[in-house]
Amino acid sequence: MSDKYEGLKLKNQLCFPLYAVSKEIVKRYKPFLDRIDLTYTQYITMMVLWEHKCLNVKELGEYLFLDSGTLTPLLKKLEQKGLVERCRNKDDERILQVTLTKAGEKLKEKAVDVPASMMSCVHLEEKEAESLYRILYKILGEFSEDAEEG
Amino acid sequence: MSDKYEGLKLKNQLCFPLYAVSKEIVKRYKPFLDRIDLTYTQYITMMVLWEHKCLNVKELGEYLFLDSGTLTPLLKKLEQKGLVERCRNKDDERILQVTLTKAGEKLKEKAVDVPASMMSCVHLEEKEAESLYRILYKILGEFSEDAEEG
DNA sequence: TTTGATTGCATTGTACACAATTTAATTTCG
DNA sequence: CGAAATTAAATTGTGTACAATGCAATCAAA
Repeated sequence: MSDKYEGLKLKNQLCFPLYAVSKEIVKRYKPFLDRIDLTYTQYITMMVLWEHKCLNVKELGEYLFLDSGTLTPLLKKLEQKGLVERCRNKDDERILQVTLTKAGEKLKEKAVDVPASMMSCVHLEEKEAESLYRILYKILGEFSEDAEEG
Repeated sequence: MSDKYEGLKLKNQLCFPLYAVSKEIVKRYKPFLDRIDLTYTQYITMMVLWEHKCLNVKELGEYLFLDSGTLTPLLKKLEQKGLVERCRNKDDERILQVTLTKAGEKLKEKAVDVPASMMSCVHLEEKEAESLYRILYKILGEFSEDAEEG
């Protein structure tokens, strides 16, 4: 029955639904994030900063799985908006410290409803959400290990 | 214990691991796809064409969850590579039909090992893979319904 | 201590993604 | 029929993503 091309069908891929769902969910964030004038990538960057207050570019990249090619222009934009400050570490001039401004800290108040608003866009049972979460972090964990070895 | 900002922590998001895993897996496709000179998006586009032979831009977009803004330049690039032909439908000039060339059809032979190669990059148990697949398609299904309702 | 390697970030170039708008073709309806 | 609405692609503008490269600061080791 199954020809040798069966594996090349879109519906037999695991990556494709991941890719599609990820994009579609990010798209559904837009109306909520428009209200606080952030893109999705800017939003998750702010989220890490809200939790950790001060991080350098490398640390941000490790949390977000993004490199300096993405983060450098993004952080400059957040600086333009007055949400973060970028300043070199005195002890090691290579390191760029990113800290929240007062406006950046304050934006947290306006963002607090976003997660709950988003939950209403994806209808999963508690068990499914937990299962999805666990499996995704299992994969991410392996990828992080690869990065440490590599 | 849990303050009102608990929901804003990265680790409490379901979207973030989706976004990160999706990107990381696509990244891991690169060495395999380089061999056949395709990007990931070009690869999934070819995959749909290998299965359906001839599709218009709208149909491709529905399969791939992509719009003409992404597909138009991508299809022009595949045409440049000699993998597809783009020609207007005679009965309705608005519609652009995309068909495989012989070279495009032949590339399927070289791509046949890609899915198996990729499987070795993500270590999931059969049950986990099935569960992940089912949940993702459940979400995608809802999103498709939303699109139909408009 | 000096030079060779490494590190942290920035830059460049290519390729998506998608919202918003435009254009041209077709359909619908008064 | 003929104007208005709809549809399918293409275009434009903004914002990621990331590989590859560049560069300055720091580290390491002989």
